[in-house]
Amino acid sequence: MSESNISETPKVASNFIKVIINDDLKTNKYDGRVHTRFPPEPNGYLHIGHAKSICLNFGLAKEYAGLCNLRFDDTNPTKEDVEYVDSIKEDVRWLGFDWEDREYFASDYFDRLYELAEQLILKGKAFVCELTQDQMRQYRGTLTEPGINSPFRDRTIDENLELFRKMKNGDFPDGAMVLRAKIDMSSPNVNMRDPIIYRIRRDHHHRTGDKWCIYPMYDFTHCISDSIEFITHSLCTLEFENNRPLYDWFLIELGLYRPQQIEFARLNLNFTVLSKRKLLKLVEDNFVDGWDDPRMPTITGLRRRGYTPEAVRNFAEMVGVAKADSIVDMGMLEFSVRKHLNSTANRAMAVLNPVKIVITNFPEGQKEILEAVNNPEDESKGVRNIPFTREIFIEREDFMEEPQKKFFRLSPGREVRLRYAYIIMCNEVIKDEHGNITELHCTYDAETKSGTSSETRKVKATLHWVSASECFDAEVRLYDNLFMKENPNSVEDGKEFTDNLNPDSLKIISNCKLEPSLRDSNSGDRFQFERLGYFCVDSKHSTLDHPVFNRIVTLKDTWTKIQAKEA
RNA sequence: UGCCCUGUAGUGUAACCGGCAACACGUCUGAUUCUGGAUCAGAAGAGUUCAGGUUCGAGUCCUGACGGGGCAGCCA
Repeated sequence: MSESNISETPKVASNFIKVIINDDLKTNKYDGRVHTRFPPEPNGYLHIGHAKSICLNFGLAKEYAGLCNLRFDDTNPTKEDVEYVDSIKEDVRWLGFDWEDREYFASDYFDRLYELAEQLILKGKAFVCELTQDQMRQYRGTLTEPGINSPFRDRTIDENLELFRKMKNGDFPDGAMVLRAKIDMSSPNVNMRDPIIYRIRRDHHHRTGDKWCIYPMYDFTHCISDSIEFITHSLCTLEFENNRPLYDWFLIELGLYRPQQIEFARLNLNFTVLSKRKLLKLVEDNFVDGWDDPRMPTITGLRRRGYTPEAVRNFAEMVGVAKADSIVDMGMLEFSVRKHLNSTANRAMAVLNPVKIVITNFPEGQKEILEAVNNPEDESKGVRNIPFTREIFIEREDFMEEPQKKFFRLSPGREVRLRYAYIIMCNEVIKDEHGNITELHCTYDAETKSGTSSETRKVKATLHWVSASECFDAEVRLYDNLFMKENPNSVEDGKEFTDNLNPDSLKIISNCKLEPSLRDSNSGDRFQFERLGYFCVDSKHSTLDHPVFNRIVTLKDTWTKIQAKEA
């Protein structure tokens, strides 16, 4: 094998869609174009599953030097709203994608769609049907039995045309009749049993207002919209596989340019739900604080939680694209944020559950300024000052009066280092009348200041801390999985998914002690609180007087793992 | 008892026209470390759902089972 032309080795396609595109490029199927689209229905907020689709569609376009449109699939006025189109645009933009001037709405095509429907009638391929919903269901047959033809199937073209025009003009009440494609009532694919193309529905549309009282169905609209936009690869999720023959049928019958529909498996994540209906329920029944609740798997929730677009994009890359349904471990998403934040987030010290330490040999009223590195992974982030005083706070969990094995933090008679400061030794445990620890009395070794070359002593642990007199209070919100079960949808009879909600998914801790430099932080700023995790200034509730930090994700924690194992 | 899709370590994906299964997460060692973080080195873990067949050779091709998912909205 020749090794001389490594640089010319073609990039191996890493998913089945790229294989298809590579092949199409080779055969020049679309003149070398790659043009995708992201087609959300504006009836809900986008979630991490949509992010996968967005990254796929925009990512493919970018990789192949093509284009990706943003198109709102707004053919059902009863469920859609501008609130959602605005949020969708914001979310896609936040993820880092740009559709430039290619912002489309299926409703922009209503005139054209109507015209094409008439064309189908003229071709004898569509008819107006007056069966009631119940009747139509009966006529449709079942999954195992063929359907039977509607008695209205053989109307004349003129009659169909006239009725359809009347439908459009509002001559009939809602639901009185529909326009149907004339395909095959005995098709094993139920989608092909004379599917509905237009229904009468007097509803105010968020864009077209009251111009229409008939609205086209998804199957008719989607393929034609793709065709109008000259899309090459129309990516959608698996549940549309059975609709593909219909997608093709309309375009073939109408003689239109034909994109190809390719289906891939939607994203599933454990410990959460990813269905619009269920997310809507969580919001409407106030199980959460809204669409942007930091526990929600929505893009806006992840954003408020403190996730970065880079992390989400990287995650989408990690999980890949395939046709088999699967459930991705939440741990992968968390890995992805940690990885990004490790290199970008400045470090700071915060004590969530404080216990006071008095350094008995440090002069009262004295304040020493110490220097701390902002990000050990990135020297350019510089340093900051930290005040050191006689009284400080450390984390209550970092002290154990009777240390269990493998615990090598502070305990009586033991030494630990204070991050960026000195080594201290615990001499005395002060308790109240109930036996609760109120203070620890320690002494520090002035020779062990961080960064001094004289310091050679090794201690087993380094603790984070803040000066008791110089720190300030803040509220910290700790988040855990929204659901207790890996699969929240598995419920016993009579229960529903909300019964699997994790009662401890949010813990609000008041009066946490933060180092003074954190005072300058702004909404959305992210930090690593050393030894604790990554945190973000809450964009909704944080104020100067009442700072609120969200925990984005914990640090990888081998200690709790050890503890769990010992137990 | 219809049709469509799908089945590769614990999880998610890869393996070009058949050539002795790779990557990531996770797990476990060890090194290192002023974050029990990060980093570095290494390990374990699948013989590709099963049974046949074709072939010198099959995760890749064929046949048949079995498992999982989807489809009977005037939703998308």
